[in-house]
Amino acid sequence: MQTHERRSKLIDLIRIRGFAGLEELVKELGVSESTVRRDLDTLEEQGSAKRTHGGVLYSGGMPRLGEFDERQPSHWAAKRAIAVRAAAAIADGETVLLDGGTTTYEVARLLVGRSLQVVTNSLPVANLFASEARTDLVLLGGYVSPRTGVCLGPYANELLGRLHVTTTVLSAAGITQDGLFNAHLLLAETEQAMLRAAGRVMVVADSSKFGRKSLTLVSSLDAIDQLVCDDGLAAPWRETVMQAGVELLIAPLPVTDVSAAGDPRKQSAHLISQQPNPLQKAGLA
Amino acid sequence: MQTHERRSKLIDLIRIRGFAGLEELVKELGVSESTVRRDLDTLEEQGSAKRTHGGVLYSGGMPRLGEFDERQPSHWAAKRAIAVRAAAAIADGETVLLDGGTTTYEVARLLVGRSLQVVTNSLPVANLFASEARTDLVLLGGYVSPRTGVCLGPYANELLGRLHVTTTVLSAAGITQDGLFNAHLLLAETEQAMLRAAGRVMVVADSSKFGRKSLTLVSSLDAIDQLVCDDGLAAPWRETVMQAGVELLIAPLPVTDVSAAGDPRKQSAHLISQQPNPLQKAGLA
DNA sequence: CATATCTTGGTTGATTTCTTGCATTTTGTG
DNA sequence: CACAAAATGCAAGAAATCAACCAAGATATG
Repeated sequence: MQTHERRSKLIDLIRIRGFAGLEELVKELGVSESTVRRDLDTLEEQGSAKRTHGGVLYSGGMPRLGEFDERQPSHWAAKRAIAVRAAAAIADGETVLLDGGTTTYEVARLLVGRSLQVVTNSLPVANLFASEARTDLVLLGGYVSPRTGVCLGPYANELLGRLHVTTTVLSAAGITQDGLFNAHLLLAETEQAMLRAAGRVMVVADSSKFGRKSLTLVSSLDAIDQLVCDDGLAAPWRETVMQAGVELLIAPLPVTDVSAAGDPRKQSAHLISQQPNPLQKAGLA
Repeated sequence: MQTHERRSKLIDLIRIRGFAGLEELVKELGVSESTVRRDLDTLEEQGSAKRTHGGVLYSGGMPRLGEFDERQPSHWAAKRAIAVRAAAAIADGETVLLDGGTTTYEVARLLVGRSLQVVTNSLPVANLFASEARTDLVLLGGYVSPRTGVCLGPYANELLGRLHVTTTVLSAAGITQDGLFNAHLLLAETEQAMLRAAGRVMVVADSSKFGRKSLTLVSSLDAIDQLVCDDGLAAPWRETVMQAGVELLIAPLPVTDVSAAGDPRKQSAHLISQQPNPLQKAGLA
């Protein structure tokens, strides 16, 4: 058995299993442990595999989008709380249109395993449902933005023009009393098409988004049916959105991860109090 | 932070990353190592995750699609060799249309980082290029097939009708002198649209595919410009495809059991797995 | 308020795994 | 055939990980 053949076999084993233990590989390849280790080093240098303590991982197929890597823990907690509340407002059997963005991604994660029809322009969201047999998945096509992984452009918009969904879950870069704002010109057009395709429009946005404007106006507030936000939203804003005829859904913030990072001993449960996590069963069964 | 909430977060982290190290989880959850270990024990008992030395693996519906899981490793060797040859035949700056399938996926892996425009209907392929700034990516939309992760249906076909690419890389379930065969009816229509969109049609198929028929005929042989295959392809087939006006590109298999078989001095090689290359038999069958 | 139960966090010793160095074998080359 | 280079296997010291134990705090119950 030659070196190249062995390495070829090795990467095949790793690829098929996704993960393989060292002893396992030694046995199947019939060579010494040292040789396997050295081979794994080589493969890791090539980027084909990634070593861990006790084994190897196949490194291929998992996308690393910049937007999802470094998210603030505090915002992440809010996003997650919002996602729980939003997922609760979606019933089984619905046809849901999911926008791109980190918050909608959190919503999508909670919807995995539910009996739904999902339409999305987001590649990360699509990946969540791709292997799920219980969820029908329709992906909008078009040019894929490298940073966010969403499909944009006239093709996506055109396809949206021919679809109708019961609920659209939309994200936003900023919200003022003028309406929703977004940072991407092409995405704004796509989101407008999403609005037109929807029977119910649900916007998910944490409280830090309020009062912020961004590049383009996507829509006015009265086009929105429901707005899901964390409980950090100031009272005047609550007034504003409710006067625009928007149903406001407030998600209780469980605990701030910031305090936990700064003082890990002090995260006692009295701050949490009662947070019964209303959707535990519905979302993550 | 409640126990259940923490465990929920934990399984979410593991599910999304596929693998997570212990230290990593300790840091992100803000709890002690012992607690994480105990949680992982619990999750392992539930079957949600599988522990390894130094971390955890998610054991469930990953972005791991059924088609990519259990295939003969020997075929993968051929696929990779074919992919190398096919990728070499694609020049920088081209617009490449990539079909779904395991072989085209291998081609796609080798194209990552190249300066290209890529069009595809395959979710796994799209994931490879999604975070690549150097490659423009256009994704075809439509209904996503759960088993294979490719976009199908009239929307994909319609979008294809308006695109033109320099090269289409097509896969096949079977090849006879009648032409290319595929196992999915809807996919066949999509692939026919791909053929029409292409300036150059390149088919990637290992030698085991020859002589096999499948559900539907996709196209005749003369619609193909180039065919990339491993060197296990029998001579009669080479004649057939070349007479159809197809340029035949043969990828040499890196595996050479011939040298070992001719060497009488090999001492312990019989203990190691020495299997005759199945592909060469398949080509004759 | 007192008690019992559960959860959490830290520590210790044992186990597993990793790296490094060296001798031997195999491969490639003139 | 001889020589150089690379690959392979083995072993010992170093590093990391694991499992079990115990104390402190939180929660529930009467």
